[in-house]
Amino acid sequence: MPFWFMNDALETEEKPKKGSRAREDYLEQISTLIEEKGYARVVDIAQNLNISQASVTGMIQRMDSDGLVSYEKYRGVILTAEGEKIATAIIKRHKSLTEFFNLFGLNDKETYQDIEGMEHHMNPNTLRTIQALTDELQRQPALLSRVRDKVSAKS
Amino acid sequence: MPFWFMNDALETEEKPKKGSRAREDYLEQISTLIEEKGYARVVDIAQNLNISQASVTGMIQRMDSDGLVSYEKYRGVILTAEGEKIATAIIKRHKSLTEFFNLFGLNDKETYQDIEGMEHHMNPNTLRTIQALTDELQRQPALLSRVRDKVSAKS
DNA sequence: ATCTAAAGTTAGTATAGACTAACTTTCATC
DNA sequence: GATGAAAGTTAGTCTATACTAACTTTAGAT
Repeated sequence: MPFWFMNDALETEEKPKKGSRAREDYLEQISTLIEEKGYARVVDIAQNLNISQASVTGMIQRMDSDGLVSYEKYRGVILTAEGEKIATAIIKRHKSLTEFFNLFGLNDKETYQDIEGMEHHMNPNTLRTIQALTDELQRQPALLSRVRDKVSAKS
Repeated sequence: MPFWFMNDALETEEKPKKGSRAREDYLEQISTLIEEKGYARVVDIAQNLNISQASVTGMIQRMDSDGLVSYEKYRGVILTAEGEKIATAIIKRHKSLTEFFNLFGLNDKETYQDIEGMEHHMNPNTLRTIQALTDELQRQPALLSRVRDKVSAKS
C-alpha cells in the first residue's frame, strides 16, 4: 500500500474549531490590521477578506466565544493571548513562504494564492526545511539562476 | 482562505464547485483506486478518506451531476474525461510535492499532511518551480546535505 | 446639538459537506 | 434458490460559513 493511502492525515482533520481555516484567516487579518493601523474594524476585515460585514460580525462573535478575540459591540476587536499566538504562527509561516517563493521571481498574485492554500497546512518541520532551503539558496546565486532557467525552459 | 474569497487585489474567479477541495480529494482517491484495483468501491473511498459510506454516496451523486464521474446505483463509479483530467493534475502535483519533500527525509506522515493541504492550491508556475528545484537538488548531494543539516540544527 | 453617511448589528436564509439510523441490494456459500 | 453479511442507499440532521435586507449605532460636518 502506497503511503498516500495512509489515513492519518485526514483523521487528524477532526473537528477544528478554534483553528479552522476561516478563523486563521480572520486572525491573520486582524493581527495585520492592528499592527498597521492600531485597530481592526469590521469593515476593513470584511474588505480584506472580501466578504460581507455581516459575515465578519458573526464570525467575530463566534471567535469571541472561542476565546480567540475579545469583542465588544460597536467597539473594536482585539486578540486574546491565544488568538495572538495562532496569528503569529500563521503570519510567520506566510512570511517564510513568501520569502521562499520570491526567490524564484514568481508573480506575486499567483504566489499569494499558493501561499494562502499552503500556510494553513504546514508542519513545523516542513517550515524549517523551507526556511533552510531559502537560506541556502540566498547564498548561492548561481544555483538560483539555474533553477530559474529551468522554470523558464518549461514554461 | 479559499481563493474565491480573496483580496480585491487579486483576480476574482468564480466560486468553484467542480473543483472544490472535497471533490478533488474524491477524484484523487477514485483515480488511484481504479489504477490499483481496477475499480472504485464506495467502501474503499470512504475508508481512504476516512468518512462514512453515506457521505461518499451523497458526494458521488453530486459529482455525477457535476459531470465529474459517471455513477450507477449499486454499480461502480468511473471518471468522466473531465474528472480524469482533474484527477491527473492533482496526482501529478501530489507526486511532485512528494518527491520534493522526500529529498529532505521528512517523515512520511507529516509530509502527507502538508501535501494534502498544498496540492489543492498550487499554480502551474509554482509547481514547475518546485520541480526544477527538486531536479537541481538531486544533482547536488552536497547542497542537499547542507540544507538537511540546517534543518536538524533548528529542531 | 442635529443630521446624515458610514459602520456595525440582527435576523433569516443558503449551501457544502459531513453525520447516524434505518432500509435495500448484492454476492458468496450452502 | 435461500440466506446472511457486506456493501450501498436514503432520509433526515448538523455545523461552519457565507449571504441579503433591514435595522441601529457612531461620528464628523455644520
